[in-house]
Amino acid sequence: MSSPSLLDALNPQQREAASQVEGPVLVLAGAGSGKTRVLTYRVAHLVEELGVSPWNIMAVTFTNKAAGEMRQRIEQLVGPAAQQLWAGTFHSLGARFLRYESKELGIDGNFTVYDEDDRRSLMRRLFSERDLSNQDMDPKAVLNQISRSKTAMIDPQALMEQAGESPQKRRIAEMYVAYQAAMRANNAFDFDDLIVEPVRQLNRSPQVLERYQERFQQVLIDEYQDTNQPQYLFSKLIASKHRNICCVGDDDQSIYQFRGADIRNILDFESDYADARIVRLEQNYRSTARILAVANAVIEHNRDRKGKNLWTAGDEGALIQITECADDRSEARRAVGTVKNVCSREGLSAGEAVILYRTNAQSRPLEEELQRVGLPYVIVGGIRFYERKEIKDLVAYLRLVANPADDVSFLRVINVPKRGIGNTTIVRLRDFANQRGASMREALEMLDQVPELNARARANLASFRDLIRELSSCDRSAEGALTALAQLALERTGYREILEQEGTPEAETRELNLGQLLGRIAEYEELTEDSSLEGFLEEVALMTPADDAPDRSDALTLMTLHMAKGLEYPLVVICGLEENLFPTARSIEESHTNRSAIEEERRLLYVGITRARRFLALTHARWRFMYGSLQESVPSRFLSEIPDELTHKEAEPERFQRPRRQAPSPAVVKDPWTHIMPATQTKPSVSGVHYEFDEAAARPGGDEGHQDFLAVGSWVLHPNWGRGQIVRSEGADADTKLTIRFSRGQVKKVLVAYASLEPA
DNA sequence: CAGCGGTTCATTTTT
DNA sequence: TGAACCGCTG
Repeated sequence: MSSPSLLDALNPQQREAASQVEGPVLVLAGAGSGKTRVLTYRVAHLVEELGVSPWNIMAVTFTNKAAGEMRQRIEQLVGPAAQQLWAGTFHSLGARFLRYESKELGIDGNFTVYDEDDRRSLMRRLFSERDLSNQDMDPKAVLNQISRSKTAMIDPQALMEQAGESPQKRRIAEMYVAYQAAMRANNAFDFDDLIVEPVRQLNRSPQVLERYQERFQQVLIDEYQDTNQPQYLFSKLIASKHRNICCVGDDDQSIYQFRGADIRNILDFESDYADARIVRLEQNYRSTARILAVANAVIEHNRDRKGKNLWTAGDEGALIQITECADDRSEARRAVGTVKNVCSREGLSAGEAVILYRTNAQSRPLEEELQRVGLPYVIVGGIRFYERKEIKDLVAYLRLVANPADDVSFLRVINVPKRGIGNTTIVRLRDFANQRGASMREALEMLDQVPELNARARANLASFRDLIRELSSCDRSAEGALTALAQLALERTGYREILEQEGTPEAETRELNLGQLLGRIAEYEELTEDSSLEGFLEEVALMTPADDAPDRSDALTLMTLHMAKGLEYPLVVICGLEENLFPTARSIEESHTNRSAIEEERRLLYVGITRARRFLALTHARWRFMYGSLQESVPSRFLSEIPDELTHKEAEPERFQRPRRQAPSPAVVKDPWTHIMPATQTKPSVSGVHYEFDEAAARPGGDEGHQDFLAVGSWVLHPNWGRGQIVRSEGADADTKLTIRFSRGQVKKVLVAYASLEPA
């Protein structure tokens, strides 16, 4: 350390990680230990102080947004050269690789990226062509197996060989063969292909490999614990000439093993690179000592870990609040109440708080509560913008223009909006295409030769053909051409007209969404150097939910624990710490044969806990509304792993749910992009701040007079079915119809007038 | 061909 | 609870 350096701003371990630019480095970075800082400083140091060109650096980040931020940071240092930094997610880098090298590799560079939805519809087509029904084989299981095979770098032929004599396995392998053939025919790649294909091509083509190896003097990988085998191979291949590879990760935060992330990538780093340097970042700059102690106490129960102990020089901080709630609705009240209380007491804005949960479904009671008290909120993830039906429909038209071989998009839009082309017609066209080995689009152009079509079908198909021709012949080079194309599609397909005629609030929302899509296309065209339809479609396909989230707001954030990776908030509330929910029932089941299932859940909790800077609250409910009925819950085993002296515990008195009101009126138009409730809609809060015991709700059937015992939540005795709990009540007096969940698990509907129920 | 109603089944998590 | 799938009818 002679002259002052950028790196002086780092602590010694961070500095070592950032400055060690020769040879392989593994940075084991505990939560909140300044991992992102190290990565950014490392790149800055390389470029600014060691004179490495951004062109020679590859940086793999977890979101495209993170890549953009890194690029921006470098841009401040070295100017426009920063654009040459090869940065992005594995998937976006893989897609770019395939496009750049398309000529070399003999593929069509205008390929389409298929998401889960597209894969499913492709699989449905394959099933239908083989007259298979969902009963014969589970399409989801087939798709799963295909994905797992790809992640294990097993191609269709290899899977077939593995299947041996098992007819079951052979059938799945056959579908894999067909699937992959269809993908090629459609000129499409799925998410797995985007990594696996580049790896295959790099292995196959020494010249291409050498070009990449030569170029990338420095390779950086973030969130290394979540990489899978192909991703590992991709980076290893590219880095293997200069061997300057820096992987940053935390085995304790590995939460994507369920989808093939391979923890061996981190655990075996030293054996893969004998000369690897391992740097541990264990000083935490984020959380209070108590929060950290909770995190450490929990994660210590895992056996499969490298082991490290986070410490902080910071304050002890507040006790962790653990609240036992009567049911999921009061849990929502408590969680929101905690946010309001802590924020007002500590002078935080609601934007500095987050509520985390295990499953997306859990957002519902929280949303209802937030709408009730009028607190603005944002949901990150969930139903994403580009997954909305109307958006996917319009995007499918655009895809079809960019990639005429894309049958999945073709089939999606051939009768959307309705233009009188029914299933029989579609099947006839499809069979014709299959016979000719042609795409649907090509078949459509040979309409006259398609047999068995009646005049009406023929005419409808002809006008669809003309529509597609018109859209395809648009000049796409002019400025604003993409926006114009999308606009044209919206008009000429009649999509906008249909929505206008419908006039329902839902249709209105869809129109708004489509308007927003046009806005995004325009924005893309304006901000992107060489904008193209293909470029836009790729961006759409590879956008991560985090990329899509709003930057900053005063609104409370809601998201799943998975989405919270890499983020931090002064106040964190984690809901639903119950057995069978967190950890999930499935992980518990799996744990009987395999301990690691629970361990991944525990890591997920660890990730959640370590998001918190100052305040942490955990909640669980005794009863939870799930699968349409109330289920009793037991506190999560994880709660018992937290030392009492770190916590402050509260428990709500018994309380039953009233029947659910129907969903809050959709009258308030939510911003379709962010789900933010407009602040102007905020009503003064009625409750949710204080922990009031709701008397009326606690008195079962209080308002109904004599038949108190027939309220929702009550237990009753049925002459045939035995003991059961009322989960739903419809109608009044003698017409009252009850839904009862009996102890043996059956759910029955009974009429009070006939059922002769007794209190249990 | 389209729309309706009835039934079934499921919830991890997501690039 | 609800989405999604299936089969029937007009």
